[in-house]
Amino acid sequence: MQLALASVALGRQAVVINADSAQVYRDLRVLSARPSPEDMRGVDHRLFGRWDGAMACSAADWAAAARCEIEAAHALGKLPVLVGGTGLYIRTLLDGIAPVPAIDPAVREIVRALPQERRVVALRSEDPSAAERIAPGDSTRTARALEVVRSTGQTLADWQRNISGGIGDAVDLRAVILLPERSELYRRCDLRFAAMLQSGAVEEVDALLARKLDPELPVMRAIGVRQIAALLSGEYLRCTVLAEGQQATRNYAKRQYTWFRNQPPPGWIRMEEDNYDTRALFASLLQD
RNA sequence: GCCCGGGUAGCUCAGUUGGUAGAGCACGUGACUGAAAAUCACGGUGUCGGCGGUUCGAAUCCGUCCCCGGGCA
Repeated sequence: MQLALASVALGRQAVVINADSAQVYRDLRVLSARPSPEDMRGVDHRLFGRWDGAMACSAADWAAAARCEIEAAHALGKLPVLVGGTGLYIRTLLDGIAPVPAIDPAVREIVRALPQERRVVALRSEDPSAAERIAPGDSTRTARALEVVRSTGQTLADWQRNISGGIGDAVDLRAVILLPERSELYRRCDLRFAAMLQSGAVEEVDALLARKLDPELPVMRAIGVRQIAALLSGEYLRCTVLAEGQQATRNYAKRQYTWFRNQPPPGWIRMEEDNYDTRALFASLLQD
């Protein structure tokens, strides 16, 4: 956590707030690469391992919690430092999100149990404009549009006309996006997954599986969980787990890259050099 | 040395009766509004092992050489 260190060095006490959708889960200390106590160096870290894996932490859930942590930090005169790679979380915090009420669990269960082709057919009659807009293969968005219209009686587009809750206008935000050189990024992905396998990821997944949670839960879909589960059941060799886990990490890194290169506002600094000075970077970020 | 099987995209492999190639994955680019470490969309991938030959035309047929498996000596 070089970032927190740098801000402390500037003389103002910081609170590091996690903005990563996997580090949020208690069950994934190793596999989510959660910072260790040594990494934290006594600096406050919030929203790391806050959710039990049995719960799904939605973007809005996280944003609400992050809002609280930011307010608390401000109340104490501390500097909140958001760190993490989940673009949707950060967007939800800053820009807000459509105030769709909680989905009726029965509706959700039915929609998610439907095969994708059936969902598409249903959506075409229940929310034709969404069916038009969403790629027929996009199961997540098809299911979301369908559950919203069924559970609330209004279409997702109707709800999305009224986005609310963002704090972007109320805070003085300084953002920097790290875009490392691709082959170096992939090399580090490979090293990272190999290191996880060496340092407790297998035991972690073993413990997670013992909980017998719903396999659809986000915690069960973190990179490496499926592969290590296959190792534990004897279906995979260790070398297969390594290769697939590394591949999945690289694929994920590429998706993040695309998001952060294109989605955030043009004003956010994009750091493409690999050898930057963290202190200098923070110092320039925090200048008035 | 002989007998089989095989050499086609970065990888694993399809390729009908000869008409100069296509899937998955990888890779690249992009999308992304309550599961986002998720879910998708689009796109090149190429001396078809080499060299000859037959043919209007060869990944495909013939010869030869090379390489990789397996078997027999």
